[in-house]
Amino acid sequence: MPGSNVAEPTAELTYTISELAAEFGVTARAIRFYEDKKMLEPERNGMSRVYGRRDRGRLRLILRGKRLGFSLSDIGEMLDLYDPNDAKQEQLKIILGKSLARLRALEQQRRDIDELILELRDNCGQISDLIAGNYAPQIRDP
Amino acid sequence: MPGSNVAEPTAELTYTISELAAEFGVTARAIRFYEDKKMLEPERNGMSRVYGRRDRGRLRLILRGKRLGFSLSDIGEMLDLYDPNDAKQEQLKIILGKSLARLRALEQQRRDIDELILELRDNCGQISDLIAGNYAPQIRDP
DNA sequence: ATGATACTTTACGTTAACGTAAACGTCAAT
DNA sequence: ATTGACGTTTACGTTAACGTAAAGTATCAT
Repeated sequence: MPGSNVAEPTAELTYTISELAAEFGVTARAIRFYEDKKMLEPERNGMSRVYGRRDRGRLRLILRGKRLGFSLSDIGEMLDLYDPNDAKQEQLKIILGKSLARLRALEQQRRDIDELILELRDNCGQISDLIAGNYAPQIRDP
Repeated sequence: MPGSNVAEPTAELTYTISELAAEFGVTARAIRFYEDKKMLEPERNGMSRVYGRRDRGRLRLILRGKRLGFSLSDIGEMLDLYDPNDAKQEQLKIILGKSLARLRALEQQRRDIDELILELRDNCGQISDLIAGNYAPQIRDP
């Protein structure tokens, strides 16, 4: 029975490298590369890598960061921000500072996106009008 | 008097390459590189490049795209989407299609950002608590 | 006319983020 | 025991997006 053994906490669901690769649509090479960059640190079953919940979560964050255009070293920092495991008071303040800086960057990025979306939507409207047969208005103010 | 000369439209304010470079905080090299990639096409005064309002606007879009993590070729496409100058009916539909695809991508990216911001904010809160002296709750559900 | 300054082209160098090939280990099934 | 299927390491290749150095041109001030 699961849970009957008190000495066994939660039986940790694990993943192989190709499972993760398939799930997230990346190559195993990439995942190993992230490990090389100290962004993941899977267990080993003999020779093979064994990924747990934590590594899976980290991989998700890595890929999300990539979609947002961050560099791996940037993402590496952000990952560290996520688990202030054993940090001393002084460390914590530094981490908090970096986190806040990241927040600023992300909020700026949000504004960029919103602007782009608005402009693109507007543009789509104009194109639709053109297709619909309207003679183009050609309004262009700075 | 400005506007008294009918033959002269608006006297076009122009910029040199280093003006633009300074204004946007990039190098002249980068700007020339974008031209190489057909993303800008400044006039020439003899040998020197002369940028007008349009190129300046395009440069803004390029850099905004970069901040959002798009590749230059992606951005190149997006730029084309912005001026369906002399497109035929069939072209317009293609452009509209690509524009809508871009919109989807951007909206996805917006969701990514919002998630990240939320998580980071939450994290900042926890760190602040730690600094404030609270004994860490250690709540972690998948 | 001579620097100083700002612009140009050409071309090779660099970094990040993997791709790809080679060469090998391991285990299950045939 | 050999053939896949999957895993591993090592190492070299590739692409994007410029950096940087070299060498020349144009303009302006002294």
